[in-house]
Amino acid sequence: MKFIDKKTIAEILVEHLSDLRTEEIEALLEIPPSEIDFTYAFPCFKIAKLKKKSPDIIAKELENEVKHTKFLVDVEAIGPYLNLKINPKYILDCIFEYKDDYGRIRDVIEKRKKGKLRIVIEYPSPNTNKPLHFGHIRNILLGKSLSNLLEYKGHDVFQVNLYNNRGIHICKSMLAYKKWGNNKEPDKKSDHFVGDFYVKYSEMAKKDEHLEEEAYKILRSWESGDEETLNLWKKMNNWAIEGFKDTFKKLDISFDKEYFESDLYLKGKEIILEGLRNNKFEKAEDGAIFVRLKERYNLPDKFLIRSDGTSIYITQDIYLAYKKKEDYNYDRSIYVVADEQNQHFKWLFAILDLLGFKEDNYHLSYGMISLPSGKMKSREGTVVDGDDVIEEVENLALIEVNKRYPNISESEKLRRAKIIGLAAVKFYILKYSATKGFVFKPDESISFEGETGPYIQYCYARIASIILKSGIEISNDINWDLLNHEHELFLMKQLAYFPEFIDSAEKTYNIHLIAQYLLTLCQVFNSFYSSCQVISDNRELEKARLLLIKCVQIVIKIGLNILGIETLDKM
RNA sequence: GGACCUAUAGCCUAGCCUGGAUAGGGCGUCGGACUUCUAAUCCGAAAGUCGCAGGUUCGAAUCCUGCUAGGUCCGCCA
Repeated sequence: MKFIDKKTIAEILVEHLSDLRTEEIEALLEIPPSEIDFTYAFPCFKIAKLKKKSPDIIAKELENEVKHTKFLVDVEAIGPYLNLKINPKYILDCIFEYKDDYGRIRDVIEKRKKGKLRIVIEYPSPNTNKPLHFGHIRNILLGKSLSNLLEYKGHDVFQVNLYNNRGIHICKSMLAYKKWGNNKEPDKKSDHFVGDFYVKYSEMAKKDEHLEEEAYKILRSWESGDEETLNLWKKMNNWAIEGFKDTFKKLDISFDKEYFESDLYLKGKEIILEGLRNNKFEKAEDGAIFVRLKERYNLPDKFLIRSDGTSIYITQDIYLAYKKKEDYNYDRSIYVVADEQNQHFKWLFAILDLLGFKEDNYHLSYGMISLPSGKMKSREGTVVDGDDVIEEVENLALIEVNKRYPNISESEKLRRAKIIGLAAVKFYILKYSATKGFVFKPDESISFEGETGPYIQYCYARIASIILKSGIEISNDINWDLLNHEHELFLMKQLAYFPEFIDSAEKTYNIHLIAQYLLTLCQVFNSFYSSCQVISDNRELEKARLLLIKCVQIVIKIGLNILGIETLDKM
């Protein structure tokens, strides 16, 4: 099976371009603007400089030199560009033969083992005093889809979660429960129940400044191991975590390992003291230990151990890095955390580097979600609740399903609404590049039209519907000359690019590239759909078009799988 | 005061790493397409000083410098 991509093209061109290496040519190759009916374009500016010749002339020379083959069916110079067209037969053949492996076809064909990594990815690491908000949803979707992508590309991925289950914020919820909870058991989703007490604390603390002192009293009694305090702490933490598990299940995430701050927060001190002995760190006059990072890392100094000898938050993260290495012997460790902690991770990685822990750490940072009224504040209850968003969007989807299919069973309506609603939320978040923060407008944010998850699902369902109705067995033994409509050619061209988008997303951790690719593919498909009838009296044409749309469906499915979005045959 | 991120039509956004063909999409607006495989769709139109000013280059949304605006961080909090 012949597979043709940029690399293949570069290998052909390098024969005629002695000044450049294959990899350089591959990097230069671009996808031409859509109106140009070629698969790839080689811009001749660089080579023109080297040869001190006009790029137009070089393109023309190449046009004459590069031979047409059954793979490379057309080569044409247009101005300074050499445009190349690959035979669409080989694109569809590859997809049809390799099916779900098409997105990683080069790896499969070359039986690639090299470059496979053991990767630990940590997310969403919530605090256990309040329910997950919309920011956590973004975190979870990024973490999950990146895990899917890396797994798809053959890496060993270990998903881990860290519960931030101790500290003053936890004690505040505990205090409120003690004072106003009447030993009540949860009468709602249990993480929300816990969160209510956090909000209650904040309300009451505004009026009563002694509350804070009381909360610290609980913290001290927790630290001294007071049994009553520990019991309450365990009870409330379990409620929070039980609630999270529900949400995790809805979003289809699970973890290879869960770490708890309460097990870690005292650890790491040894590492710091060792660093102090090795003169990596310094001791302040009052006994606190800190590190100077200005000169070597251009970062502010950072304290690591308090003057009373207790650990600071970052100390446990230092410990956890070693711990993960021990647990998983990873090649790379990824932290999915919002961009407000950018500096924290610069500190962490710098300190680890200083300690000689030369591992490949990566902070996958993403922009925070705010509301039209400003930043979300869980203390004040001005948050968009994760569970609420999911529920709301499922309800909206149910209304749409009802409108279109009033006669199907209620359970089927609910099933579809769930899948469509989740697709809407997931795609809405994943189509944007992660670095940008965004404003969540509750009333108008989630839609089912335009650049949305349901739009992609709709394409998939349309294809399923045609295939079902046709009933002809799909094969790649077709008359290839029949696929010559403008929209057909454009569609096949889009399909050719998919593995390269997967590679690019994997290399840069830019999940949104996959969503953006799917949008383009589906837009092209819908154009095709509206001008090319598949089911036809011309059985040869029908067979050819069936293969084409089957290939589109395969690619949509791979892409949506990575994004964690389910498909529907009917919607 | 210092560090980082962001700025692209009324609104949202891709492209920026690695400079290259007329800056792609979507929402909204206006006009059109369902007796034909699902109209959650498609076709067309109007709408852009790519924040501003310099610089590098044959060529800048993309690279460099300065500035402006917004966000985040700079704690012996987590």
